[in-house]
Amino acid sequence: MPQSRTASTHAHVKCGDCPIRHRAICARCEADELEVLNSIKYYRTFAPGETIVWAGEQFSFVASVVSGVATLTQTLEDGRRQVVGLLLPSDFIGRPGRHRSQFDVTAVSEVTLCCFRRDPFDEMLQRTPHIGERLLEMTLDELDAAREWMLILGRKNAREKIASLLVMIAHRDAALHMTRPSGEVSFELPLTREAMADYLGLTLETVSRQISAQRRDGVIELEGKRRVRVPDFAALVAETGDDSDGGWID
Amino acid sequence: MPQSRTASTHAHVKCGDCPIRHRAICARCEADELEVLNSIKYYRTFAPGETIVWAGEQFSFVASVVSGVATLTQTLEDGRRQVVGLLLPSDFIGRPGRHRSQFDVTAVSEVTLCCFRRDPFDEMLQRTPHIGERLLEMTLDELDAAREWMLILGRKNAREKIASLLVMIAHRDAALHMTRPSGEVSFELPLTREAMADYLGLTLETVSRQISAQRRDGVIELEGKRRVRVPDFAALVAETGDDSDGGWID
DNA sequence: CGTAAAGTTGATATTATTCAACGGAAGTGG
DNA sequence: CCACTTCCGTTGAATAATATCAACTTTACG
Repeated sequence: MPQSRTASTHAHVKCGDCPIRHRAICARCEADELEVLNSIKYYRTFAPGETIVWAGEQFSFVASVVSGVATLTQTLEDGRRQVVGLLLPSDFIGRPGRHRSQFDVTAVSEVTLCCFRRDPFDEMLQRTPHIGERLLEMTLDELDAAREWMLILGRKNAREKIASLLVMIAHRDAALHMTRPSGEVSFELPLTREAMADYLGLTLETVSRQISAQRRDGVIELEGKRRVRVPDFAALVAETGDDSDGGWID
Repeated sequence: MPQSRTASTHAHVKCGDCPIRHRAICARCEADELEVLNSIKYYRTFAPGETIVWAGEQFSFVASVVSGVATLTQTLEDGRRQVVGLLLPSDFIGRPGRHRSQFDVTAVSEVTLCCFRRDPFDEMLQRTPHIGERLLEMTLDELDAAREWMLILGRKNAREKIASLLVMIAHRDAALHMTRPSGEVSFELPLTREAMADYLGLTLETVSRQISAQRRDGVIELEGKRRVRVPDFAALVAETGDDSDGGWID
């Protein structure tokens, strides 16, 4: 049972030492508030491919992603699938007041969550304005990101979509280390071709072809199948079709 | 100056009599809180086509849409445009903490806004938990709607996109009258073919063709160019490609 | 009544999808 | 250790969907 083994490696992490401390729901909390959170949190780990929350089903917790990657997906009756959100470390799962998700939440890699049972969390939310404020801020950021993505889905061609996805992942990766990407950059690509296709509204074949094309053109290099090296980040950004840097302001 | 004339017809509306009272940012406010809002609010009206907020520019107010329709749009450097949000009566414009919008906000029809200068509003937000709670709830709803739209943009074909748009507008229209659409339904289509195209990630020609097709197939009827009659709402919903009713839960 | 804006329809071009074959890496069981 | 299978990814050829270009119609409005 690798889940519980991994969970235990995280179980003793104090909130003060938490890797996502400065970006997660608890980012604005004071020492005493962290103390309370620390006492009610628990870790859970999910294996790659495992479903964390089923669309429409009740779930009794909310959580922050500590490590790993998960997707929020929606499926049409005939099986067409759209990834509507990537959950990376520090992202939040669940919404106060609603006990069921509209979307499936699925672990892509091994995912560790910092969970809170719903009732204690809702209570904490009432008593701790810092959490509500941060949740509002994160939700507004996610809304901006979703709208950014609507432009990508609605108006960009396949090549621009791929470049946009890579730029977004590079940004998120850099943000965790409190930097911004520039010059030569390299990062882990945490998604399969199929998951990328489902995020970009393409087929996996088109994704594969466009990645090959960007590689042929020297915009990116692949180290193995999953690590991407970008010799010149500005050149990648130029491929997105956006002006400036794609609107990432954080 | 038709703006100011229209504005004055609204200027004396007490919050208690406001048509969007039960859905807007103030939905949860008590009588005394409404009294304060009432004293600091002011109305502003914009003509069709007028820009309410420019992307990237500072703006000094937040507002609720009282009547009319506005769009949130994003534009690529070569002019491709994507509508990333429809602002219908009761929707909120602006976000606390950020003084500039990432998106253009444009009046589609004549639009009347109930405005608050930023500073008094932010202060009110601090002091009145009901407003912050409602804002969080509305933002979470908008996030769900944006994600719903990502599925439409990424995975639906032109015919399904048109049906989805019509279903959404019918839902929003019904919600204002506190009902749900069913059986025979009719509503105003507040968008030009071009605006619909920009919302759905299509060209205006494709929108026109698909509307004609749905008309030929008896799914919809047009009364004039802008009023849509749907003889059987369930039949329209069946055209969206979703199961059930397209995920609208409100 | 005349003009501009919005909408429709047709012919053709382009892009991404679909269908299909194949290659390599990782894991499994004999 | 090797055959076998599965998963993931790549590439090619044919096809389908939507975009593009263009002409024309209808509606709204001064």
